[in-house]
Amino acid sequence: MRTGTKIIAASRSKPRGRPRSFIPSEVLDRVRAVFMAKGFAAASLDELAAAAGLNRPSLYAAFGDKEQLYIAALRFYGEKSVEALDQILAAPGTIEQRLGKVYNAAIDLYTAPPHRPGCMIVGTAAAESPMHPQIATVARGLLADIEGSFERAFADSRLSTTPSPPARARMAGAILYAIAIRARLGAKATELRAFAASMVPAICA
Amino acid sequence: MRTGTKIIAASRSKPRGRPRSFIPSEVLDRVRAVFMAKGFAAASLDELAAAAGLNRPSLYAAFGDKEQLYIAALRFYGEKSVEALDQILAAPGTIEQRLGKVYNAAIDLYTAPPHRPGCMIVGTAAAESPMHPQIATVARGLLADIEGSFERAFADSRLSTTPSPPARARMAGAILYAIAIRARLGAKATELRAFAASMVPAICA
DNA sequence: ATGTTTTTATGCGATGTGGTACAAAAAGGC
DNA sequence: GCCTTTTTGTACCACATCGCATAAAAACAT
Repeated sequence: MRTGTKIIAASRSKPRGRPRSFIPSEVLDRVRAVFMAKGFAAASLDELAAAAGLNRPSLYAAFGDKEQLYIAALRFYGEKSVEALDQILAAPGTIEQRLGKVYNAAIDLYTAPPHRPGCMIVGTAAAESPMHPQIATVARGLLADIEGSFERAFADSRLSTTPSPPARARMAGAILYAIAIRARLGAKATELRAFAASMVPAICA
Repeated sequence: MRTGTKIIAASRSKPRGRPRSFIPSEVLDRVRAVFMAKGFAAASLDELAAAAGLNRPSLYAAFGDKEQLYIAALRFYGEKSVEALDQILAAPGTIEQRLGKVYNAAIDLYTAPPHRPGCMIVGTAAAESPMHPQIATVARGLLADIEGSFERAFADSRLSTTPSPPARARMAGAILYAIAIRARLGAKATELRAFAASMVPAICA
């Protein structure tokens, strides 16, 4: 590959050709909404392009085929989610309060109208994992990040070390995933809030 | 409807026409395997018919369209699972022992080669729920049955009533769903067993 | 044996899909 | 002002998919 010396091009101020008519992060966000509503296989490139506000060849040129596009959207979604999680867990307050805030924020996100999307990882990436190992790998990484975030919060708390911080983290994650599943199955926000509220003391006991 | 007096036909000894060349429950089981491996949308009627050992029109005549076929397979799977759950929970032993057996049985099922299917409800039905309300309804019902089974077991145990049996049941369910998700994402059985073993005492504390 | 009823099997057709070729357009470099 | 570079938009193609129409087959009733 002699011609392909691209020098990453991300830091270039003027990209030389016709400028893009879209913001990649915005496209990923709109595409994510379609993927979350319909799933990976049922989302057609036509719908995805229409939702993104551009046409198929542009989508293809920017992100590659459907699987790569899905992975880009999943990564974008997951990284934003982990950031938000870290931020809430780093805020002041007891671990119980912060955990409650995490769940309430997740419930708000998962039950936002007009759809009941739940979480992209648990709700759609898991379904595609057996047929798309790359998706599985990204999803596993994101769950690990989520549980790592929980684990740090528990390690920094004054809770007893039995259960251990990793065990508590896996438990907190499991409750989060359960909320996501119930939300996707149509559970109401109030029901989910009651569920979360009843789980927080058990996790922190 | 005057002509349609069919009298359920299930109890008729000789069904009058050409006999079926398949056993419905067996077809549902093979079809379930395809749905669990590929998901609802990605599973084609050709693949489903081939796996079932019959051709598309027969499938169609026996079960209706793809969504109804999926729902029939999901019901069949779910009812068998709930039965197995009830049976393990009704066996002798401490609640901790029985809960551990439930999780180990689930892990065996979820990680059975050659695929890593996880659970049909959590792994595929949840994904289809926003686009297929009937699937969501069936899935919700099955989760309610699962948690009802757990709740009875906790109510009959000698555990303290804080957390309440329903709260413990929801927690036990959440751990089960988390196992299913991790299995679908490719977690190894040993890892899942360690996870389950660390959660049982917390649920029964 | 003939007719009736139900299932099986072949095959068709309309539609939707993912992915791409190709020319026009919009920017910078000289 | 002209050339190069990159993106856009239209149009297209090969292929898979779902669902059904139709005829053959396999059982029972008489």
